[in-house]
Amino acid sequence: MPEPRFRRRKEDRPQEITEAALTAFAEKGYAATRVDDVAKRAGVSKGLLYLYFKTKEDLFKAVIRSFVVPRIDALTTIIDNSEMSAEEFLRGPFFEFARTLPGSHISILIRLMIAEGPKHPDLLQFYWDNVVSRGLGAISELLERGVQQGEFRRSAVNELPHLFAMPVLFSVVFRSLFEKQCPDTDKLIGAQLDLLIAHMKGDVA
Amino acid sequence: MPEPRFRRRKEDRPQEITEAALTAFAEKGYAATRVDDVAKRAGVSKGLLYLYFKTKEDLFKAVIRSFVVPRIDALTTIIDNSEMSAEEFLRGPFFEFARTLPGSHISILIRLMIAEGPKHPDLLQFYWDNVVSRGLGAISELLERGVQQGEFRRSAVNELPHLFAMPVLFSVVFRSLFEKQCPDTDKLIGAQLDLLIAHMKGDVA
Amino acid sequence: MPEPRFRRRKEDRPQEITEAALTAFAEKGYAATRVDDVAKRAGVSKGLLYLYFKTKEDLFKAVIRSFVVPRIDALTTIIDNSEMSAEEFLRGPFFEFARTLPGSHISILIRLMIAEGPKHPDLLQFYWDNVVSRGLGAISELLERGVQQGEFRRSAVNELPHLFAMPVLFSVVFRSLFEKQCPDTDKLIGAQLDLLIAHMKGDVA
Amino acid sequence: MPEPRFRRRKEDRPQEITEAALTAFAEKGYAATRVDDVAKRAGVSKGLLYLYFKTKEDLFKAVIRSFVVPRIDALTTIIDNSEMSAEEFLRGPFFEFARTLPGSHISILIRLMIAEGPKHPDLLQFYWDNVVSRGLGAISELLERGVQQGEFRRSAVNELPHLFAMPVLFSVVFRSLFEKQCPDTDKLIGAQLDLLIAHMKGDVA
DNA sequence: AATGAATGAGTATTCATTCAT
DNA sequence: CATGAATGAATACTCATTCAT
Repeated sequence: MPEPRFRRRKEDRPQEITEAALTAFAEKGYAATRVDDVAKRAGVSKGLLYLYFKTKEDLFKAVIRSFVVPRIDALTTIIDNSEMSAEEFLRGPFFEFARTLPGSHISILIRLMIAEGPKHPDLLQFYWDNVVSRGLGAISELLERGVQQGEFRRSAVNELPHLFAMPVLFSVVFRSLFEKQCPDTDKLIGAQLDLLIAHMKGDVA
Repeated sequence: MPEPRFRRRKEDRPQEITEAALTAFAEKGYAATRVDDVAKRAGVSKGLLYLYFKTKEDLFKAVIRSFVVPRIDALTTIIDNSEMSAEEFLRGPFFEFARTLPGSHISILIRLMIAEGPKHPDLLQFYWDNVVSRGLGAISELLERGVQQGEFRRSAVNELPHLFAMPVLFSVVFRSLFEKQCPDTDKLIGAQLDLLIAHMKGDVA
Repeated sequence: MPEPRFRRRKEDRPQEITEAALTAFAEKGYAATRVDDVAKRAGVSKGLLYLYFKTKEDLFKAVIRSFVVPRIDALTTIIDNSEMSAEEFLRGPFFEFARTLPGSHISILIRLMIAEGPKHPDLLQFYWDNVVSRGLGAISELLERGVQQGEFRRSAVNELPHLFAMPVLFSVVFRSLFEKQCPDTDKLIGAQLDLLIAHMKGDVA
Repeated sequence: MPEPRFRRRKEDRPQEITEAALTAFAEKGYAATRVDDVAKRAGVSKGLLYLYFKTKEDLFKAVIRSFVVPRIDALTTIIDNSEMSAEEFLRGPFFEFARTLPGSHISILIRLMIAEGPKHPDLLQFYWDNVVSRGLGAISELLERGVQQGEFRRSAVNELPHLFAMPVLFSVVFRSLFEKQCPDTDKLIGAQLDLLIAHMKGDVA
């Protein structure tokens, strides 16, 4: 009996398609990715793809939405729910997050955001609201908690959570461009964390 | 028939074209820039443009080559020739360089490199050899000099000149994406420098 | 499980669909009308529509068939059954028919026939046989009756019932294209009738 | 020596293309005509066609503009410049014009206008201003001249030049739809002219 | 009978690149 | 050298039609 030409799987389709798109975008970049190709990878006709995503741009946005946001969610959830000290969190889950990000699929999405962002202002806004702003906010909150609990002293760093995000972005970009010549990004991220934590604790760094 | 008042010099043509291209790429990005448009901006016919640059990709590479490298040259030249202490250099010319970069045209080129780089491995190699590697090397050298002269202590940071480059890349990317919500990048760069210098000097940060 | 309050009758379906199609075609024209849209207007699934009409073209033909023919029927029935004199008929029911046609839905169908006709020769044949030929025949017959009864004289006009149809077609087309600049079509149709009747009666027009 | 792949004929291209388009539109109608096909007929690449006409719609408009307007010009020029009496003009040049139109290419354009007009309001306006309004105006003027010179009496017909245009439009439409069953359109047009002229002259028609 | 998810052929339009002049 | 007319491959998107459910 031959494979049925049709499978009715309304529920699964969107995710099947965004997954295929993620891979395709990751390999070729946005502009060079053919809608045809995404459909083929998803094992779906082009027409069906357009049933779920009005345009290629739409598809791109959906990819960003569905793969990046959950990562941030995971991080903020831990901050909110755990009993860890700030340092424990930074050296534990945060370091783990920062360390693994540059090698993951998400890393490629971040490069895509940098590349394509300026052409999609609404996506940029979405990304700011749901990813960047929340991520920075979570760090700020964490530092504040550290200060409240006498773990950290207050300093200019409290206003600059970006200092914690910096090595992550740097590693993402660096590894995606100069894979070969890239330093051990773990070391880089670790070094920055050491610097910052020593500073916050008032130690000689 | 009157002699044309200005006759364009053959020798200037390539630069006129790369300048036009820089502006165009900066405005629209690589893919969305039309060769036609670059030619028009340069006041040159499309055919002539193709006489100097075999392909659009070629033109892109030429743009990167001619505008980014000189900036790095300027910086390394100062390091090599000046009598400043390491800290003076970092707080002086380096800070100035880092502070102005994110708002300049070069900033856009860096974003373009991030976006288009992976499609042009040879360009990436060129960029590594002539910009990144030399930039990081210059910082390493500077730190080493600081150590030699008793200004700095030796630490893990000596092996990670990236820590000095990080805030620059971060600011470039951040400002080009989130102009509105962007923090004062001067402050960010300054804070990182403070952290690093305090650490190198062994101060309580 | 409650019985649905209204259960659509199978027998009514085709007409409900052609009615929806008429409206849709009238609004958008044949090519721009989506089968999807017709189905939605008819409150029916696309699949069911295709159960009744094999193709979109089929649907179009059905629309023409079901809405135009009855109009002609109505007219010929009056001719055949009434006791009116020819002039009474022309100035009465015929004028009424001619006057109201250009503003009705049928008018749009006629425009569609003009537009799409050449692509559907069989439809054209059907239209000729059932509408045009019968309409012209009815007029011829009427004129003949007028001659037989001494009401009209015989002239070249007897062979050209088209002269009576002309202002109707003209008004239909004119109003559908130049609604704004259109003359009072009643006056136009009336004037042509006056001309023709005066001629047939041998009056000075 | 092989045919050169390029011919530089900037001046001739637009007309070569509109001519090809006229034929194609005439054969297939607007929607069914492929831009590809027009280009092929014109012996030109698709790209070049788009150099001269921004869109398919643009091309269509150009076709209407370039082939219909001159015909009207020819007619009005005769009215304005000739010394003929009104009747001479009507039975001479006007009849000739009306007689030949339904078999000409223009006839097909008129059908296209009827079919596509409502989708292109600006084209419709152009057509009204440059063709219909001027054509009707010319007839009105002619009738008025006839009245002034004692050739015609004044009547309701003076206000309805449409009565003269009617048989032309009717013949155009009729012949393009029912070529086979079409009456001798010359006879039809002649009969209407006879009716109208007799009426204007006050004769028993 | 009824649904609507799934198909895929079909087409307008763009743009880097070439080459006759 | 210089031009810009000419090329044609490449691609997002549509929609009539089908068919598993």
